[in-house]
Amino acid sequence: MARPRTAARTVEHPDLSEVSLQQVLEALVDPVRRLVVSQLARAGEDKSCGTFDTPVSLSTLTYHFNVLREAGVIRQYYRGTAKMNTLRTDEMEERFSGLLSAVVAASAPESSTTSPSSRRPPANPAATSPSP
Amino acid sequence: MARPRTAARTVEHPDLSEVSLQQVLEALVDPVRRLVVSQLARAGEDKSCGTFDTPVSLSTLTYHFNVLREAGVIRQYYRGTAKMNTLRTDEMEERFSGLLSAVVAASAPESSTTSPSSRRPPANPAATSPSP
DNA sequence: GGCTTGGTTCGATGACGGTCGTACTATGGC
DNA sequence: GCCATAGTACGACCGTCATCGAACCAAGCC
Repeated sequence: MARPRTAARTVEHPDLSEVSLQQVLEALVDPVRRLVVSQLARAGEDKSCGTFDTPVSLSTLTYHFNVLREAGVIRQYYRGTAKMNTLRTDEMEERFSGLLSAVVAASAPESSTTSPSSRRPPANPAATSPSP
Repeated sequence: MARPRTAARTVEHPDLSEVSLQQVLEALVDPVRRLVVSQLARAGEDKSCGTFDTPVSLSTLTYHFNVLREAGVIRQYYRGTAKMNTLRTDEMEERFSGLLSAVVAASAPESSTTSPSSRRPPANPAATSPSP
Protein backbone atom coordinates (compact mmCIF):
# COMPACT_ATOMS: atom_id res chain seq x y z
CA MET A 1 0.00 0.00 0.00
CA ALA A 2 0.88 3.66 0.17
CA ARG A 3 1.87 3.27 -3.42
CA PRO A 4 -0.89 3.80 -5.96
CA ARG A 5 1.56 3.06 -8.75
CA THR A 6 -1.08 4.06 -11.26
CA ALA A 7 -1.53 7.70 -10.38
CA ALA A 8 -5.24 7.25 -10.85
CA ARG A 9 -5.29 7.29 -14.64
CA THR A 10 -3.87 10.70 -15.18
CA VAL A 11 -2.41 12.03 -18.41
CA GLU A 12 0.35 14.62 -18.75
CA HIS A 13 -0.02 17.43 -21.22
CA PRO A 14 2.51 20.05 -22.25
CA ASP A 15 1.72 23.71 -21.98
CA LEU A 16 1.53 24.94 -25.54
CA SER A 17 4.15 27.56 -24.79
CA GLU A 18 6.57 24.68 -24.41
CA VAL A 19 6.00 23.02 -27.74
CA SER A 20 8.00 24.08 -30.75
CA LEU A 21 6.90 24.52 -34.33
CA GLN A 22 9.29 21.68 -35.09
CA GLN A 23 7.40 19.34 -32.79
CA VAL A 24 4.04 20.24 -34.26
CA LEU A 25 5.21 19.80 -37.82
CA GLU A 26 6.82 16.49 -36.97
CA ALA A 27 3.52 15.43 -35.47
CA LEU A 28 1.49 16.51 -38.47
CA VAL A 29 3.77 15.15 -41.16
CA ASP A 30 2.75 11.56 -40.57
CA PRO A 31 -0.24 10.46 -42.66
CA VAL A 32 -1.65 8.25 -39.94
CA ARG A 33 -1.51 11.01 -37.38
CA ARG A 34 -3.09 13.40 -39.84
CA LEU A 35 -5.81 10.83 -40.34
CA VAL A 36 -6.44 10.87 -36.61
CA VAL A 37 -6.52 14.65 -36.51
CA SER A 38 -8.89 14.79 -39.46
CA GLN A 39 -11.31 12.33 -38.02
CA LEU A 40 -11.22 14.13 -34.71
CA ALA A 41 -11.84 17.46 -36.42
CA ARG A 42 -14.83 16.33 -38.37
CA ALA A 43 -16.27 14.23 -35.57
CA GLY A 44 -17.16 17.33 -33.66
CA GLU A 45 -16.95 15.47 -30.40
CA ASP A 46 -14.39 13.53 -28.39
CA LYS A 47 -13.48 10.10 -29.64
CA SER A 48 -11.97 7.18 -27.78
CA CYS A 49 -8.77 5.66 -29.12
CA GLY A 50 -10.50 2.58 -30.39
CA THR A 51 -12.94 4.43 -32.63
CA PHE A 52 -10.46 5.68 -35.20
CA ASP A 53 -10.23 4.24 -38.65
CA THR A 54 -6.57 3.75 -39.48
CA PRO A 55 -4.49 1.18 -41.32
CA VAL A 56 -2.16 0.44 -38.43
CA SER A 57 -2.12 -1.88 -35.45
CA LEU A 58 -3.38 -0.86 -32.05
CA SER A 59 0.05 -0.65 -30.51
CA THR A 60 1.25 1.58 -33.31
CA LEU A 61 -1.78 3.74 -32.82
CA THR A 62 -0.91 4.19 -29.17
CA TYR A 63 2.48 5.44 -30.28
CA HIS A 64 0.89 8.00 -32.61
CA PHE A 65 -1.43 9.26 -29.90
CA ASN A 66 1.56 9.87 -27.68
CA VAL A 67 3.30 11.86 -30.37
CA LEU A 68 0.22 13.98 -30.96
CA ARG A 69 -0.29 14.57 -27.25
CA GLU A 70 3.33 15.52 -26.64
CA ALA A 71 3.17 17.95 -29.53
CA GLY A 72 0.17 19.58 -27.93
CA VAL A 73 -2.16 18.73 -30.77
CA ILE A 74 -4.57 16.59 -28.78
CA ARG A 75 -5.73 16.31 -25.20
CA GLN A 76 -6.46 12.94 -23.64
CA TYR A 77 -8.41 11.84 -20.60
CA TYR A 78 -9.82 8.64 -19.25
CA ARG A 79 -13.48 7.80 -19.09
CA GLY A 80 -13.95 4.43 -17.57
CA THR A 81 -11.63 2.11 -19.41
CA ALA A 82 -11.70 4.22 -22.52
CA LYS A 83 -9.21 6.95 -23.31
CA MET A 84 -10.82 9.93 -24.94
CA ASN A 85 -9.24 12.41 -27.34
CA THR A 86 -9.90 16.04 -28.24
CA LEU A 87 -8.19 18.50 -30.50
CA ARG A 88 -6.62 21.43 -28.68
CA THR A 89 -7.86 23.63 -31.49
CA ASP A 90 -8.14 26.95 -29.70
CA GLU A 91 -4.85 26.68 -27.88
CA MET A 92 -3.08 25.70 -31.07
CA GLU A 93 -4.65 28.61 -32.87
CA GLU A 94 -3.36 30.86 -30.14
CA ARG A 95 0.16 29.49 -30.35
CA PHE A 96 0.56 28.72 -34.06
CA SER A 97 -2.03 30.83 -35.74
CA GLY A 98 -3.55 29.24 -38.79
CA LEU A 99 -1.33 26.20 -38.83
CA LEU A 100 -3.56 23.42 -37.56
CA SER A 101 -6.58 24.78 -39.38
CA ALA A 102 -4.65 24.96 -42.65
CA VAL A 103 -3.51 21.38 -42.30
CA VAL A 104 -6.94 20.16 -41.36
CA ALA A 105 -8.47 22.04 -44.25
CA ALA A 106 -5.94 20.68 -46.71
CA SER A 107 -6.36 17.21 -45.23
CA ALA A 108 -10.07 17.05 -45.85
CA PRO A 109 -9.81 16.62 -49.61
CA GLU A 110 -6.83 14.30 -49.36
CA SER A 111 -8.27 12.21 -46.54
CA SER A 112 -7.91 8.82 -48.16
CA THR A 113 -5.79 10.29 -50.93
CA THR A 114 -3.08 9.65 -48.39
CA SER A 115 -0.29 9.18 -50.87
CA PRO A 116 2.90 9.63 -48.88
CA SER A 117 5.81 10.39 -51.19
CA SER A 118 7.04 6.94 -50.30
CA ARG A 119 6.40 5.50 -46.92
CA ARG A 120 6.99 2.01 -45.59
CA PRO A 121 4.60 -0.39 -47.30
CA PRO A 122 3.01 -2.51 -44.59
CA ALA A 123 6.15 -4.60 -44.50
CA ASN A 124 4.27 -7.88 -44.23
CA PRO A 125 6.94 -10.25 -43.02
CA ALA A 126 4.47 -13.10 -42.65
CA ALA A 127 3.29 -13.14 -46.24
CA THR A 128 6.18 -15.12 -47.65
CA SER A 129 4.56 -18.55 -47.62
CA PRO A 130 1.57 -18.43 -49.98
CA SER A 131 -0.44 -21.54 -49.17
CA PRO A 132 -0.98 -22.41 -45.53
CA MET B 1 27.15 16.65 -81.31
CA ALA B 2 23.45 17.18 -81.90
CA ARG B 3 23.22 16.54 -78.22
CA PRO B 4 23.28 19.64 -76.03
CA ARG B 5 23.37 17.38 -72.99
CA THR B 6 22.80 20.35 -70.72
CA ALA B 7 19.38 21.48 -71.89
CA ALA B 8 20.60 25.03 -71.64
CA ARG B 9 20.37 25.39 -67.87
CA THR B 10 16.70 24.74 -67.50
CA VAL B 11 14.90 23.78 -64.31
CA GLU B 12 11.82 21.59 -64.02
CA HIS B 13 8.98 22.64 -61.75
CA PRO B 14 5.86 20.73 -60.79
CA ASP B 15 2.45 22.18 -61.33
CA LEU B 16 1.07 22.82 -57.87
CA SER B 17 -1.95 20.71 -58.66
CA GLU B 18 0.40 17.77 -58.73
CA VAL B 19 1.96 18.21 -55.33
CA SER B 20 0.34 16.64 -52.30
CA LEU B 21 -0.06 18.02 -48.81
CA GLN B 22 2.20 15.19 -47.74
CA GLN B 23 5.00 16.44 -49.96
CA VAL B 24 4.70 19.99 -48.75
CA LEU B 25 4.70 18.99 -45.11
CA GLU B 26 7.68 16.71 -45.65
CA ALA B 27 9.45 19.64 -47.26
CA LEU B 28 8.63 22.03 -44.45
CA VAL B 29 9.37 19.70 -41.57
CA ASP B 30 13.11 19.98 -41.96
CA PRO B 31 14.66 22.82 -39.95
CA VAL B 32 17.26 23.61 -42.58
CA ARG B 33 14.67 23.83 -45.32
CA ARG B 34 12.49 26.00 -43.11
CA LEU B 35 15.50 28.20 -42.55
CA VAL B 36 15.80 28.61 -46.30
CA VAL B 37 12.12 29.40 -46.66
CA SER B 38 12.28 31.93 -43.83
CA GLN B 39 15.24 33.76 -45.23
CA LEU B 40 13.63 33.80 -48.63
CA ALA B 41 10.40 35.15 -47.18
CA ARG B 42 11.96 37.98 -45.31
CA ALA B 43 14.47 38.83 -48.03
CA GLY B 44 11.69 40.17 -50.17
CA GLU B 45 13.66 39.39 -53.30
CA ASP B 46 15.18 36.41 -55.06
CA LYS B 47 18.30 34.95 -53.53
CA SER B 48 20.99 32.83 -55.11
CA CYS B 49 21.77 29.48 -53.51
CA GLY B 50 25.05 30.66 -52.11
CA THR B 51 23.57 33.53 -50.14
CA PHE B 52 21.73 31.49 -47.55
CA ASP B 53 22.89 31.18 -43.99
CA THR B 54 22.63 27.55 -42.97
CA PRO B 55 24.65 25.14 -40.86
CA VAL B 56 25.10 22.54 -43.58
CA SER B 57 27.53 21.87 -46.39
CA LEU B 58 26.95 23.10 -49.91
CA SER B 59 26.16 19.69 -51.30
CA THR B 60 23.59 19.11 -48.60
CA LEU B 61 22.10 22.46 -49.37
CA THR B 62 21.70 21.49 -53.01
CA TYR B 63 19.75 18.47 -51.84
CA HIS B 64 17.43 20.64 -49.76
CA PHE B 65 16.78 23.01 -52.63
CA ASN B 66 15.74 20.06 -54.76
CA VAL B 67 13.28 18.88 -52.13
CA LEU B 68 11.78 22.34 -51.82
CA ARG B 69 11.50 22.72 -55.56
CA GLU B 70 9.90 19.32 -56.07
CA ALA B 71 7.39 20.13 -53.36
CA GLY B 72 6.48 23.28 -55.22
CA VAL B 73 7.60 25.56 -52.44
CA ILE B 74 10.27 27.40 -54.41
CA ARG B 75 10.98 28.27 -58.00
CA GLN B 76 14.51 28.25 -59.35
CA TYR B 77 16.13 29.75 -62.43
CA TYR B 78 19.62 30.45 -63.62
CA ARG B 79 21.13 33.87 -63.91
CA GLY B 80 24.64 33.61 -65.25
CA THR B 81 26.38 31.05 -63.09
CA ALA B 82 24.14 31.68 -60.15
CA LYS B 83 20.95 29.79 -59.44
CA MET B 84 18.24 32.01 -58.07
CA ASN B 85 15.36 31.09 -55.77
CA THR B 86 11.88 32.50 -55.15
CA LEU B 87 9.01 31.41 -52.99
CA ARG B 88 5.93 30.32 -54.91
CA THR B 89 3.85 32.13 -52.32
CA ASP B 90 0.77 32.94 -54.34
CA GLU B 91 0.48 29.56 -55.98
CA MET B 92 0.92 27.83 -52.63
CA GLU B 93 -1.73 30.04 -51.11
CA GLU B 94 -4.03 29.04 -53.92
CA ARG B 95 -3.39 25.34 -53.46
CA PHE B 96 -2.92 25.03 -49.68
CA SER B 97 -4.56 28.07 -48.28
CA GLY B 98 -2.88 29.45 -45.20
CA LEU B 99 -0.34 26.70 -44.85
CA LEU B 100 2.88 28.26 -46.05
CA SER B 101 2.06 31.59 -44.48
CA ALA B 102 1.33 29.96 -41.14
CA VAL B 103 4.62 28.11 -41.19
CA VAL B 104 6.55 31.18 -42.24
CA ALA B 105 4.85 33.22 -39.55
CA ALA B 106 5.56 30.65 -36.89
CA SER B 107 9.10 30.29 -38.16
CA ALA B 108 9.99 33.91 -37.72
CA PRO B 109 10.17 33.77 -33.93
CA GLU B 110 11.83 30.38 -33.88
CA SER B 111 14.34 31.23 -36.61
CA SER B 112 17.46 30.24 -34.75
CA THR B 113 15.44 28.56 -32.02
CA THR B 114 15.69 25.69 -34.43
CA SER B 115 15.51 22.95 -31.84
CA PRO B 116 14.53 19.83 -33.70
CA SER B 117 13.07 17.30 -31.33
CA SER B 118 16.17 15.29 -32.00
CA ARG B 119 17.92 15.44 -35.28
CA ARG B 120 21.29 14.09 -36.29
CA PRO B 121 23.98 16.06 -34.55
CA PRO B 122 26.58 17.00 -37.16
CA ALA B 123 27.84 13.44 -36.97
CA ASN B 124 31.50 14.39 -37.06
CA PRO B 125 33.10 11.13 -38.09
CA ALA B 126 36.51 12.75 -38.40
CA ALA B 127 36.70 13.91 -34.82
CA THR B 128 37.58 10.58 -33.32
CA SER B 129 41.32 10.97 -33.31
CA PRO B 130 42.09 14.03 -31.17
CA SER B 131 45.73 14.77 -31.91
CA PRO B 132 46.99 14.39 -35.47
C1' DG C 1 42.97 29.15 -73.46
C1' DG C 2 42.76 28.85 -68.61
C1' DC C 3 41.44 30.08 -63.98
C1' DT C 4 37.62 31.15 -60.83
C1' DT C 5 33.17 31.03 -59.18
C1' DG C 6 28.88 28.57 -58.27
C1' DG C 7 26.46 24.28 -58.11
C1' DT C 8 25.72 19.26 -58.98
C1' DT C 9 26.40 14.20 -58.67
C1' DC C 10 27.77 10.22 -56.47
C1' DG C 11 28.59 6.90 -53.12
C1' DA C 12 28.93 5.96 -48.11
C1' DT C 13 27.25 6.44 -43.59
C1' DG C 14 24.70 6.70 -39.45
C1' DA C 15 20.47 7.76 -37.00
C1' DC C 16 15.81 7.92 -36.14
C1' DG C 17 10.99 6.91 -36.92
C1' DG C 18 7.14 3.83 -37.79
C1' DT C 19 5.88 -0.78 -37.72
C1' DC C 20 4.67 -5.13 -35.52
C1' DG C 21 3.64 -8.93 -32.00
C1' DT C 22 3.47 -10.30 -27.52
C1' DA C 23 3.13 -9.77 -22.83
C1' DC C 24 1.17 -6.88 -19.44
C1' DT C 25 -1.89 -3.73 -16.56
C1' DA C 26 -6.08 -1.38 -15.19
C1' DT C 27 -11.28 -0.71 -15.06
C1' DG C 28 -15.79 -2.20 -15.10
C1' DG C 29 -19.42 -5.59 -15.02
C1' DC C 30 -21.32 -9.97 -13.48
C1' DG D 1 -13.52 -13.07 -7.28
C1' DC D 2 -13.11 -13.34 -12.23
C1' DC D 3 -13.41 -12.46 -17.01
C1' DA D 4 -13.73 -9.21 -20.71
C1' DT D 5 -12.51 -4.83 -22.61
C1' DA D 6 -9.23 -1.02 -23.60
C1' DG D 7 -5.06 0.43 -23.90
C1' DT D 8 0.30 0.36 -22.69
C1' DA D 9 5.16 -1.17 -22.57
C1' DC D 10 8.89 -3.47 -24.65
C1' DG D 11 12.00 -5.24 -27.93
C1' DA D 12 13.18 -6.00 -32.65
C1' DC D 13 13.42 -4.67 -37.33
C1' DC D 14 14.01 -2.16 -41.46
C1' DG D 15 13.66 1.75 -44.52
C1' DT D 16 14.41 6.30 -45.45
C1' DC D 17 16.53 10.67 -44.81
C1' DA D 18 20.10 14.11 -43.82
C1' DT D 19 24.75 14.46 -43.95
C1' DC D 20 29.42 14.72 -45.83
C1' DG D 21 33.65 14.87 -49.05
C1' DA D 22 35.47 14.44 -53.34
C1' DA D 23 35.14 14.59 -58.07
C1' DC D 24 32.96 16.93 -61.61
C1' DC D 25 30.71 20.41 -64.87
C1' DA D 26 29.23 24.87 -66.79
C1' DA D 27 29.57 29.98 -67.32
C1' DG D 28 32.11 34.08 -66.98
C1' DC D 29 36.01 36.66 -66.98
C1' DC D 30 40.81 38.05 -68.31
